[in-house]
Amino acid sequence: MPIQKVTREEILTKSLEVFRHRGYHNTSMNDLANAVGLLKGSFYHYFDSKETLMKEVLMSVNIFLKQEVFPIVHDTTLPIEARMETMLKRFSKTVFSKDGGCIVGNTILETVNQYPQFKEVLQEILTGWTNALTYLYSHRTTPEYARKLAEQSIMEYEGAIMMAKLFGESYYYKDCYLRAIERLNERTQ
Amino acid sequence: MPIQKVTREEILTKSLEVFRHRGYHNTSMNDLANAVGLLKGSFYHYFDSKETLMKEVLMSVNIFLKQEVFPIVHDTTLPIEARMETMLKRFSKTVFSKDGGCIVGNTILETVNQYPQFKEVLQEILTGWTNALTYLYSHRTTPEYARKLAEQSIMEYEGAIMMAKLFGESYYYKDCYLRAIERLNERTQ
Amino acid sequence: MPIQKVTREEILTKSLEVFRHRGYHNTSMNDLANAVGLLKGSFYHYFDSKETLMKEVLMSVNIFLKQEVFPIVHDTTLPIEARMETMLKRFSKTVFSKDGGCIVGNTILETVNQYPQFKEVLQEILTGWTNALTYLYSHRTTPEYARKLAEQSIMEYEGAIMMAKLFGESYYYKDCYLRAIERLNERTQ
Amino acid sequence: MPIQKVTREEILTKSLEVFRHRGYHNTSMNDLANAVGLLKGSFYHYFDSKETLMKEVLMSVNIFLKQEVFPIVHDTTLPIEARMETMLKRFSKTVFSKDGGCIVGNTILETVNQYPQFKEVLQEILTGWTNALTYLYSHRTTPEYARKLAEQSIMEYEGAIMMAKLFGESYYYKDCYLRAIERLNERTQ
DNA sequence: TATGAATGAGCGTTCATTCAT
DNA sequence: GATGAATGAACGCTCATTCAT
Repeated sequence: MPIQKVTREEILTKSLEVFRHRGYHNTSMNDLANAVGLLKGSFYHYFDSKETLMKEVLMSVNIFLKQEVFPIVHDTTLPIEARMETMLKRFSKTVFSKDGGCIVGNTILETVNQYPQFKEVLQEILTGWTNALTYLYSHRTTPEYARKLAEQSIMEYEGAIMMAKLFGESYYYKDCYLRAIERLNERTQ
Repeated sequence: MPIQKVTREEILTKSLEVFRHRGYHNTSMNDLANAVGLLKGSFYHYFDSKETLMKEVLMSVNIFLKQEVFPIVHDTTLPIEARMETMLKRFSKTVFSKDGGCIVGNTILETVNQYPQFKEVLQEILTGWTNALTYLYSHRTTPEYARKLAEQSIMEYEGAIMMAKLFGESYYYKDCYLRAIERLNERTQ
Repeated sequence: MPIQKVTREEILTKSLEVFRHRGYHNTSMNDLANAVGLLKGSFYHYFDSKETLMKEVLMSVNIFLKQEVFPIVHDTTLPIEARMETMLKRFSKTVFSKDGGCIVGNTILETVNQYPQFKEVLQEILTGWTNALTYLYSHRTTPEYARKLAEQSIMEYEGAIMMAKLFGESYYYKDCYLRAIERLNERTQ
Repeated sequence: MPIQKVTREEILTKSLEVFRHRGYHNTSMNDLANAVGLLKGSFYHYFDSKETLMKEVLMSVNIFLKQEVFPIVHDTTLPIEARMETMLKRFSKTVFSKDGGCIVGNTILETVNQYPQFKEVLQEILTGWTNALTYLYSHRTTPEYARKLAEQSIMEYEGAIMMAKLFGESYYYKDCYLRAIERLNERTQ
């Protein structure tokens, strides 16, 4: 009976970290294989190509967010602010890494122009995030304005990651986080 | 004098476009050379290495911004709003491309962790931008709050580029642009 | 287990020949790969770099000499002259090639100034050779004079290789060989 | 009127030094051009190729030796020993460099197998040297034995250069030098 | 399933050489 | 004669991928 050293899940989790840290093009299959303790060749028993792997990494992120993160906004046992806080924290844990990388943002910038096959998942992730935030902001304003606020929060977050990475400071996130919560009180102008 | 097919300036300009479109790692010296009509070997008469080239591309962006874009904020013949508008437009023209790429943002995400030699220029660019915006926002609020507004505008912009790239829509920018101008009227809370 | 076209040993042996014939700088990885029936890319499964390969080639020569050649001088079942003869013959077989090349001499002249990483092995080889000869010469003279005789024999040999290569004649070696043996009878002056 | 920055002689002299230090294959046309203060392209006004240049370097060495060094052996105003001393010193100055390189020895080992066009000059040089030494040694022994002594002295010298280079010691030369002189007193055995 | 040898295309870079000016 | 831009082949090396075992 063949030994199985790792599971697909483990590979996806480890690969997510490596891609987040090094980016798509600057990560080699060797880097990924080493990270999970396999040899390059063995990797191809789990995924047929680097592209497929990246796609599945993104898909697993999407599934996780859809199952464990975005539904929080509908948890009526919590006040709106608490739902926002919990969701943002879990989201960050999933897609951001300590060194300032965001798997979603990195991959968009690096690949969307030339690798259309990632675009769909990335769009789904950002749409899911936008919808979740829009739902929360809708409690005190119109759906249209709530959507603008959601987009604004997301864009700020992605920009904050960049600044954090460049200057090695984490206060950019914190400001975003606070503003995202404050915006719950905004109304249409 | 020998026949000269291109100038250093042209190479820098074309390379900026290619890097912006394809990213740093996914751009080969061949891509760059073809873009200017040279063979890749000939490229090395102008630049020692891909790294050097990228660094010079970023430096030329920085110089251009410092000379032609950021000084607008001190142009007292224009009202504050007009200065903001002009500056943002020129800035966009320099660092953004139609397909949604921002040479600064892309390069930060792709390289800052592993290529420290680009970090300094990138920091200078973002610091220059932050200072320019802070100066404008300071007219109607405290310097500290003005700085926060500046950072917020920048972060939103970078996030907007990402969204624009992903969804192929340009309204994200426009929203940012309008909010950046509106913020001129904000006061400390 | 995967198909294996060659072993590390075979690569080392073939590479020794190619380096000896063509020299270090004038041998390309392609030359080496072809010599063992691989593509140059495949070579890198066995050796990290051309430098590493050359170093290992030299190290394997050193090991072979230490294990199979130099110990002959202590073989008390043979008379001194016979030990000298056997050692010189085996030594020649290892480091010289028919076309007049000596891997040790070639590599010293070509690389010692600019590639210090080969120096140590090369020094070890020549020190080993000097010590072996010194031991034999010591039987009938003082250690100091024996050392001089050893150095003289070695220097002549290296010069003989050069002459042999240049004039396509092998009698230069033979003279050296005979003189090296005659010197066993020399005494301090 | 065109300016001439250097003469052919100067190029030959400087190139000799560079080739001696770096070897043939490891010296680029750029290295040579820099050494004489020209740009690569300008070099080709003096020599059509690297090969031609090397050949001319070797030829100029040969001419110099034939005109200024080897004739010393026939200078009857000096005792034999003095002729030997003077000749060896001038010879060393011409073909050896401080860092242990010998243009003749290096070039033989590096090129004779694959660049037959250098072989002839190199053979001429070594034949000239052999003849000069043979002439001196003939004074007290037979021509045949004198020739052997000459060859022995030359081979030792070339080996000494190698040892000197490898161990960074100059006493190897000195020993050779002394033995070459002592041999003037040797007789047929 | 895991291995690791092998592939072949491509990378960034160097180089000897050419030639219009 | 000198320049330096341009060439094109080759270099050492990396990579995603394949596949016999």
